[in-house]
Amino acid sequence: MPTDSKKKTQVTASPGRRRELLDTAAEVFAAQGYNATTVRKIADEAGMLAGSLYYHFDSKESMLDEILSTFLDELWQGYDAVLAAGLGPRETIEALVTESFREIDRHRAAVAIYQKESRHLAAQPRFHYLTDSQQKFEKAWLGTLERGVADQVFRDDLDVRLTYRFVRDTVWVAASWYRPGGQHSPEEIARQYLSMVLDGIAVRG
Amino acid sequence: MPTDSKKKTQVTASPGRRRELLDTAAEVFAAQGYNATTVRKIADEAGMLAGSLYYHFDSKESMLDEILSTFLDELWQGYDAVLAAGLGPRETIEALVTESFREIDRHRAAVAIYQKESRHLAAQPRFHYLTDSQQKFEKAWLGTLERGVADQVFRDDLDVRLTYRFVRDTVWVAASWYRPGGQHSPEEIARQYLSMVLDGIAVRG
Amino acid sequence: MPTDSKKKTQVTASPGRRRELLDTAAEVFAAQGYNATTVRKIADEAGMLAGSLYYHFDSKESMLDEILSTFLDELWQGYDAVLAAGLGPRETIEALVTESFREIDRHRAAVAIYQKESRHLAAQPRFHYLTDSQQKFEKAWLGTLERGVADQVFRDDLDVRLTYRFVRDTVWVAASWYRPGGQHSPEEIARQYLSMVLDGIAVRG
Amino acid sequence: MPTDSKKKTQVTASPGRRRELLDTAAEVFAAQGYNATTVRKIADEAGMLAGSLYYHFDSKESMLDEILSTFLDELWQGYDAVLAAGLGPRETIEALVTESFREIDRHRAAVAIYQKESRHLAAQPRFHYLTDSQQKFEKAWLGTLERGVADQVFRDDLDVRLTYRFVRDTVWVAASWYRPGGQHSPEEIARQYLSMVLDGIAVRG
DNA sequence: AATGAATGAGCATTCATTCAT
DNA sequence: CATGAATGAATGCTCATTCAT
Repeated sequence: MPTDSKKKTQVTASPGRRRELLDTAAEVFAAQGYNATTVRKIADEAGMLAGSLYYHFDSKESMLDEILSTFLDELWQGYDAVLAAGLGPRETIEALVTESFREIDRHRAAVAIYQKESRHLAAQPRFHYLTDSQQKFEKAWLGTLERGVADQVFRDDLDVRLTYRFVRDTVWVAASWYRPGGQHSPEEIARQYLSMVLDGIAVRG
Repeated sequence: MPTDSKKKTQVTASPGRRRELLDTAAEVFAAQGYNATTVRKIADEAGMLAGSLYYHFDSKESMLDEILSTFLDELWQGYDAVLAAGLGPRETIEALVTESFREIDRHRAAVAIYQKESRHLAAQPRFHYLTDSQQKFEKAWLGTLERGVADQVFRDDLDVRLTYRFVRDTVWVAASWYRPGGQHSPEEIARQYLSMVLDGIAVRG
Repeated sequence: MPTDSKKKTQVTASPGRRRELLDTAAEVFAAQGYNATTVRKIADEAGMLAGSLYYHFDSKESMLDEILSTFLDELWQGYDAVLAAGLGPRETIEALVTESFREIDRHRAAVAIYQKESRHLAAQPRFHYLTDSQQKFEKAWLGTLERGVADQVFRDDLDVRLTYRFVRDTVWVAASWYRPGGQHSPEEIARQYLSMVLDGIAVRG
Repeated sequence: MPTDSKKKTQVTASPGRRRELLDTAAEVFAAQGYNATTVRKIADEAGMLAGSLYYHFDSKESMLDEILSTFLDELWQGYDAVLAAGLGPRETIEALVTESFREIDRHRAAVAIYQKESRHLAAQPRFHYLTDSQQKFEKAWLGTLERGVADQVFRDDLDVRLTYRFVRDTVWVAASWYRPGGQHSPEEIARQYLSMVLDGIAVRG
């Protein structure tokens, strides 16, 4: 997961300020992309000079690291609870989707960053935990879908990997347009998404 | 759409080489992101020196411009044909989805770039055509869905904008994992996607 | 006149260092020409790295801008004082010439740059103030000469525009060979120049 | 003077075309400055591609070299004739000034380039002939002025070096505003200049 | 905690020049 | 004679990072 900070200064800094700065950074990273974001821009937004950020963080990369790993930690707390609950395949999918939209609600910026950057970040050793998470993720979803097909809860005439990608993308891409505090609550959005994914948009004959 | 290059050299230069270089550039842009891609990297990939690219193109940005606008031109050729065919709402959606997967097949890199970069590019005047295209796109899809709801072909208990985003994202995100020449043809993938979107993944009671 | 820098850093940065760097830059610009001067050369001369200059200035061009506009500001302070003094035409010319040589003494580099670069710089919107200054300048000198002709203080058998160019060039070209601290003071040079311009170099019959 | 071309191709090329190209180059050099002039700009103006110029010339520098040396050759032909004529100091000055304005009329671009660039070019070995010419020039003018002072034709209360610079600058700077085919012929301009320089612009008491 | 000033590596771009055709 | 395509060195500039204060 995140490489533990080595500098003493990092340990001394107030955790509140730290969170604030990370939230600011996440917002800018999400809006402009990680590479296109300058450390100066983050500092501007935080009302300080670029160099001052280095009192709080080792590097720009370590900010990104902390943003992503914090998000993934929380995500997996939620997912693990769902997976441990012993629900049926359909109920598990419903719970995972709902949980996902809640995460999007709470960590919109982090999710957006994850979507945009995780693929190329995963190449760096520091971010291998993204790959690990990805695999755990695939196992959870794909496994549930397969269990559903076996239980005759989900259709067996579809390529299950395709279905997996379909559902996965369907959920996470929402982070790119979702705005917290909008007219739909995460739960409401989850319900509609689930309805579409499970029953389709066509009127039943 | 694309601002036509003014320099004669750009127009005169062999169109074959030009295409080749743009394909190379698109591949790298798609893999690493536009900002993270150095002009040197593109040149390396093309077997020339960085400066030599400027014999063919004005700037890194104009390569991006040409990649995106070429793609959108082709996309709209296909879309316009579908929309002009006078099909019913369901058949129109089917045709649009199929056409989209064909475009992903032919312009995978361009589509991936479009997904990742269009939002922040659209802010620049040079890329306003992205916004225009976006709006035309929304009108085509949203209009068809609304027609379908009116015709009782599509469910009326769903938020139609949500449905629009759902279908739109579902299709285009595929560019991020699709590899041409894989085991599924674009038409086969389109069929499965349509089946999921229209009828859902749940077994019918 | 000069477009005020927008970045706070530029305003905050110690004015002393700023002046120092501008003087260095002016010296190099004057010696090698603006275009032929690399930002690295200026930095070398200032004992820093090229990139470090950008902490203090937006661009090479903005250094030039500040050098020229500072010079013109001071020049016009002097000129305006002379023009407001209500002197006769001959005395006005004498005062303007003297003031000019004082400016050359104080801003030799800036004057030399102005001479060499103003013509093509004036084409750029940023440097339109050069044209404005030029016009004010012409009005001041040409007006004084015409007044002198009307008052029968200056000869009326000469093309007054030619006379204007003659006097103007005569004065300012001196910046190309003048070295502050040489054997003649600015006032002494002014006196000799005036004597030549007013009475000619030929012995009177 | 000019370093003789070493390439055979240069010898083969038609002298007419060569002259044409040099005139074009001179015009652009004069307008934009040597350094700011790209070889492409010259080629554009001449209706060819940048690379094609290298069939005619070794380098951009050798074009400049040929422009300047051709001009100086012609100038010295005229000057040497004047100096050999055995005229009195005043008549010599008159003849030199007239000859100079004729050169400005014929080689305006070359003169303008000379004015702007000679100082820093003279540092390069290839352009040492500029320094040589400068010294010959100074000897001719300064010598004539000194002779005139001795003969009591020119005033003896002026610093003669200052006078020299005054007269020299006065004449050559005219190249910066002179346009051939204007309302004054070179001879007319020479007459007015001489009148000012010799008798001053003030009305005699 | 934060600033001011600087570093140094890297980047997009320009441009004189070369050369096979 | 001229073109098309490329080279390679240099240029203005950006930016993450450092560090004394």
